[in-house]
Amino acid sequence: MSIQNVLAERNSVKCAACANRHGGLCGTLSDGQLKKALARRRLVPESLAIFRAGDAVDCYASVVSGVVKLTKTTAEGEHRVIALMYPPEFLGYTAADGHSYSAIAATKVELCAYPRAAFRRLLLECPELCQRLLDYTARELDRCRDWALILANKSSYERVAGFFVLVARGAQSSQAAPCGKRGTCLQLPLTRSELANYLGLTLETVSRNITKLRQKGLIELRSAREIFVPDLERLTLDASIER
Amino acid sequence: MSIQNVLAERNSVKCAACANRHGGLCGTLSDGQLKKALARRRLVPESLAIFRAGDAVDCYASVVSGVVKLTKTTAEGEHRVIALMYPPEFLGYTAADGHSYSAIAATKVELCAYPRAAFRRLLLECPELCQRLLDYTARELDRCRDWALILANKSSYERVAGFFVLVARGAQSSQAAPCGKRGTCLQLPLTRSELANYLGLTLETVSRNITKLRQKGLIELRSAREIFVPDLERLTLDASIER
DNA sequence: CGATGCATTGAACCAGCTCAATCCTTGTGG
DNA sequence: CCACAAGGATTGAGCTGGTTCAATGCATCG
Repeated sequence: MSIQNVLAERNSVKCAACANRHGGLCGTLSDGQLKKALARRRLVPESLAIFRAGDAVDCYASVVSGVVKLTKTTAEGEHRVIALMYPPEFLGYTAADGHSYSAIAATKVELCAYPRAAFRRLLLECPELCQRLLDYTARELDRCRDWALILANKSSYERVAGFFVLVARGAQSSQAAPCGKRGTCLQLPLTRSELANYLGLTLETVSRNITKLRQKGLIELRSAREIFVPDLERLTLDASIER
Repeated sequence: MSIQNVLAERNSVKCAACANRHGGLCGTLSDGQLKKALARRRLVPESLAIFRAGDAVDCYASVVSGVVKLTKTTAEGEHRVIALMYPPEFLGYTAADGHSYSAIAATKVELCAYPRAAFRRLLLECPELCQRLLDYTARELDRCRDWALILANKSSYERVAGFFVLVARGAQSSQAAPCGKRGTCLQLPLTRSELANYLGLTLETVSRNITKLRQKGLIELRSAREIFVPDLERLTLDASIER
């Protein structure tokens, strides 16, 4: 299970050319250490599972390109999106033996996967790596708390606007071309219904708020999944203050 | 600012007798390493700030006893509770130079504080410590995601019930005496209004749901802030929480 | 072309919010 | 010791934002 059923490229990793080598987690590693990590580049097609809740943790992975969604299945059997992971996030780290959530490729995804045992050994050998991963996780925790705040207090309109702002920021840092000098073009990695469930809303409410944003001129729809933001500043303002 | 204005006990720490020495973060450290951490025991009276958002990060701390609430101030100037920290949680770790939230003693709190520089140095020297802190943070992240799920999808009734379950679990792991063999006694570390804002509800809704839980016989009020749970299992079921 | 899946729009309903009155509990001063 | 103030907690009544249910629109694909 997990990543096995996926087109795995077993060619030696071209770390030097990797976008993550500088900004990402492995930036701290020497070439020798990098070799010990036994990293393998993998391509995962859209909507395929990278791992599933309950799976044994057999490897961790960096997101090199694309977007990964993390999901949980509730007691009632519904799938809930709990987070989106953009490059150069690190995926699946946990001390436990089993994953507590599933990771699904929301788009075509490029990963850099490390076998669990080797990676944990390396973690102990290379304190800089460990501290960097710790800092990553701490920042992720921070973002998760911000998200919880939004879910607890913001109106549906603010949540939708806020989501677009987050995606725009994620897009800016990962995408090379921001689609135009004045304005950003977003590729939505989720359907309306997934989006709704991530935002803790219904599909209909999301749709209504999208049209509201469009009527206000804050966004334009190129297609259902492609959104142009003329003025991110103005959108950000609407996301937190309105009403 | 920060912990300065607090009754600081500068006596050498009695680590051997410390409850956290075994379960907590410092469990991995040898006596020699422990000395290098420059740990200082501190007592913080209820409702005093341990640090505030924006403060320079000058030290980290383990919670030895009591409960700490983490709060953020929104754009509109409202205080929002974002998390509760029970022993043996670790407080304030971040790679950044400034705290992004405030930490307030929700009860009388006993801390074990480590100066920032010394601790970060120790983190690099002692990989086991670093990995343990990483595992702590990863688990905290996990809990935060669960919380976000609850905020996104659960009804007010389930949130209140769910909160009591979480407190009960926190109490069970930290308190020595669970108040009776059949049932748990909770000390609520928050007022109704703080509780409401943590749960993303209003004070009134919280109150109504508490009476509803009482009428159903799932909880009993010893006083407004002291709650007896006769059957945690049944309460957990009503909260529709897994495990 | 119809079929299938996603998205938008409309109308009625309800959980949780707002506003407001009342009820503790605790502490303070006469 | 009682009175009374003050802050927290409970309860009630109406309002509203978001959900639910249902119909329609709009692509893509065999």
